Amino acid sequence: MRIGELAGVVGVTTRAVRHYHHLGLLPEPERRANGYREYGLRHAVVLARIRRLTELGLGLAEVRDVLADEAGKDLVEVLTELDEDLARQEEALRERRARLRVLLEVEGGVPAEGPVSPGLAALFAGTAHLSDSPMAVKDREIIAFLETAVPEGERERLVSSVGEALGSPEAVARAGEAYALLDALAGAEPDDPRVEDAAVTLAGCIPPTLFPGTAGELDPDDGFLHAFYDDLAPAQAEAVRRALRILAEERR
Amino acid sequence: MRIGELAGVVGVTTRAVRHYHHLGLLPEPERRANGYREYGLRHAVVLARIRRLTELGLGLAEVRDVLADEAGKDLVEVLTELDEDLARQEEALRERRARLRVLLEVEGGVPAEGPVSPGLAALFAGTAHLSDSPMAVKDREIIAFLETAVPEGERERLVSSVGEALGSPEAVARAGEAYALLDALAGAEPDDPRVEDAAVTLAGCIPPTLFPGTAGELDPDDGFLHAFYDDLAPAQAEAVRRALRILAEERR
DNA sequence: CTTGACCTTGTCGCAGCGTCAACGTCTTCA
DNA sequence: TGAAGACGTTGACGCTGCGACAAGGTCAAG
Repeated sequence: MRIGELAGVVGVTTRAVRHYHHLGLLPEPERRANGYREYGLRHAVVLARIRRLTELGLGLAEVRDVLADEAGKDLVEVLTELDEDLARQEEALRERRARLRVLLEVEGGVPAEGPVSPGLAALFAGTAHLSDSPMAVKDREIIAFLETAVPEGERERLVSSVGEALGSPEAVARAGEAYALLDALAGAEPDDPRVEDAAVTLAGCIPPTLFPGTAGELDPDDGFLHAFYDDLAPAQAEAVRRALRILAEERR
Repeated sequence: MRIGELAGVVGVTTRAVRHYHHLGLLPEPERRANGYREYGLRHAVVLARIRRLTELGLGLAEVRDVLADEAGKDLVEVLTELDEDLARQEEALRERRARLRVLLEVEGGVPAEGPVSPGLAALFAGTAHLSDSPMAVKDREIIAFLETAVPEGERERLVSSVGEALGSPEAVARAGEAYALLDALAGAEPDDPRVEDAAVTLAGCIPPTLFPGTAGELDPDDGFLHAFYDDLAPAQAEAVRRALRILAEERR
């Protein structure tokens, strides 16, 4: 048999056969005078075993180990391990599929912020009519970001806090007001008189559960906080700072 | 923010961030005087979106497409496609796990021929006591090979045919006799008088269903058949040839 | 002044082959 | 007899999503 015949009869490609030679899985056969490989039954038998093993999901390195150990005993070990591995993969797949399905089933489709948890997606759907406000859009982006950024265990709390701020029509109305006031500060100076009003309104929108510690004590060296303020216009940043200070006062 | 902070807050590695820059997923930020990248909130937001998308199982190329299309509409398409893809993967995983479990549960463990179908494994377990016979071992190898080699639809028929040959204690006894006769021919000449006996006994072991066509008309140019005969001692090969001829005669 | 924790660019490595490239060999058909 | 077409040969790059080096530069603290 030449390589194409061998490959054909076992159902793999010639490239794969040569690859197995290269890795030492399949012994190199004799060569004909013209350099062609001349295969025998032995090779077909081994190649078929390789194929069966790889179809089960073994890596080629594991296949080599199995083929090397004449004993069939080691194979059981490898397969048991493999089964555990596959179980993990299956679990991971199932989780992803579950998240996907939830995403696709949420009414309103997938929000523009990209895929977020179903809880957030529902809340965002409630503020869809505010998409004319740059601040509202930015806020949704930041919330979506926070959900990714906070440690796993905090997510539930975060979502429920956001639910307090955006969960009811009244809350959304209040938030819309705050967004509008902040939008209006886009080109203003930090000492603009409207800053105070915006800060108070904003403070009224932020649920106390959002910051479990004292909001006034947020680490002033935190690079992310800097980036956050830098991203806002100066007067807007000032309003946010003052709002947080108001919250810290209230908490005492 | 510097790169380490950004990566830390979003929960990826700095290496990944640079990789995303390289692929154009994440815009390169301004540089400080010392060459360090200086990130803002925008980058954190985008990076978090990238992470959410990759966690769902999207490839980076798809992530790029999604980020490029501002519309959230395309995302739904991509996700739907992805879901179908994941469904296929899950199916494949389930199948493999099922095969694995069957293999591990078959009594006698996994046969030395490597993983075969449960049907064959059971049959092989019945001939385990013949492992002293080189011919019996070889036969099992070849049968295992054939199961891999024949097209999908033929497997069932193959296994049931083998079941006729090795499925009952009486059948196994007859097969053992044929193996012994063939083993005895290992060093003999093709005109050895024992060849005839071996051929007749062997012919009695091969169920007529094994070759659905006429066995005598097997393609004589078939490279695999050559390899098969070449693998046997000359007298053994002669016995097999005669056995097949006997079967072809009977069939008329 | 040194240490240690950051940052920079660049390259190789991983799994399992697919896919050229550039060439030799063998058969077959006009 | 010559050319086409279907085989074979070795070798090298490509793909995915980064991890893990190398070989440095930068900066704050002890």
